[in-house]
Amino acid sequence: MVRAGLTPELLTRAGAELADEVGFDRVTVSELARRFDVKVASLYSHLKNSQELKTRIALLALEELADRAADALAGRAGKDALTAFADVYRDYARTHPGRYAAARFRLDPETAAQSAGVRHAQMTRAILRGYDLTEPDQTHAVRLLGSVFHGYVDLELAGGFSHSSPDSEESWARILDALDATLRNWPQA
Amino acid sequence: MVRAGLTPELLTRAGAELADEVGFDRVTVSELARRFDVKVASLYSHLKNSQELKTRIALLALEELADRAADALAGRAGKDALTAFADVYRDYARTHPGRYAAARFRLDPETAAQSAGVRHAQMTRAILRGYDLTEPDQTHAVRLLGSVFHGYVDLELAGGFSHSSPDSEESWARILDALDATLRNWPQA
DNA sequence: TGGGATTGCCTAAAAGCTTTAGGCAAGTCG
DNA sequence: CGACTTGCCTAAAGCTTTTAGGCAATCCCA
Repeated sequence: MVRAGLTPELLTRAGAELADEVGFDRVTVSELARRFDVKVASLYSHLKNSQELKTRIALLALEELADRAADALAGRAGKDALTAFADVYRDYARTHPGRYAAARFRLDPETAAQSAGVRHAQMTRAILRGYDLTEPDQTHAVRLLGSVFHGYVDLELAGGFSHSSPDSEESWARILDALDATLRNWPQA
Repeated sequence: MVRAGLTPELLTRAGAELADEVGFDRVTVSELARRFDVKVASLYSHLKNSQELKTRIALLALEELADRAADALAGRAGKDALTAFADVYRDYARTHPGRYAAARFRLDPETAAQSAGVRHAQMTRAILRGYDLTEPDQTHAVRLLGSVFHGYVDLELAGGFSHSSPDSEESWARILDALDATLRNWPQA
């Protein structure tokens, strides 16, 4: 019998593709085995359990997203950086819905601390350098940006804004305008 | 044998409680049967399938949330209304995490159109009456508010802001301040 | 190059969830 | 009181996860 040459990395990548095709919550060890034309139990030599598979996909997605965000941020500042960064999230979620859902998978604290999630937070803070905010307002602003990006993308992905005018594209642009204005004129406590 | 007196409503309520205890994604027809000390198959006389159970719990949560929001909004306007409304979401999510997750369950379009989700949108628009926004900016603002509330609550529930200062309470207050300011000074296109 | 050790995928099996089919008895109503 | 309806039951199939143990392919070293 020919060996399939499975590795955790290969399985993770295939799992990510599967997630984009059928949704992250339908990613299953069984389905993955089917795709590699291999018996289910075989995968358990490479993965501790299905939780590990999901965690690995989540980490992959966080890395990819952080890489793209870092690219987008290079050489930009102020509103330009804000927009570029936000667009990376939105585009990634639209082109890779399963991976995006994976990136929102609840990781245990230690894993999260090792993940690219940390880079995301650092980049968000970097964007705020273009605005005149000091602690603790900077942290509040980081949380606001995280909430808006995540919230908007999630609602859009859930179909919340489809088939209604004005279209989502326009709202997104105007919301970024509003955020930029908010950051420039952050209210005193 | 004594009949358990099951009804879809009773099962839905029990399912909602179960969701708050163990998480919405762990709500299962089997577990529910166990709680009523009844065989699993029996529940299928009252529920079409497990999807219907989840949908019903989602609708229940949306109703409860809309009722509370309506209460909170009564007699308030402007920032007062904004804060009260936002706090309802956040408090509901914290006291009923399973139900809140259920409220975010993806409903098919027809079901969604019948749901209390419509009231949520109407109430968000009502809040904006206290601000000077005309279409299409009003719609953009509705989407911004929805994104922030949902996004913040979700991140907070995921533990994103715990064990870090400043505490979440303070960020929430300052973010609502910022949103209020943003709505009062909505940037021109 | 041959043989031992390792590794990779296999079969088998248990346990849990979902869903359907068909049956009997409890409650209801004329 | 008997017939009808309804509610919960047993049975069973199909899917997923996970563990245990086995054989064969590959690797590596003498």
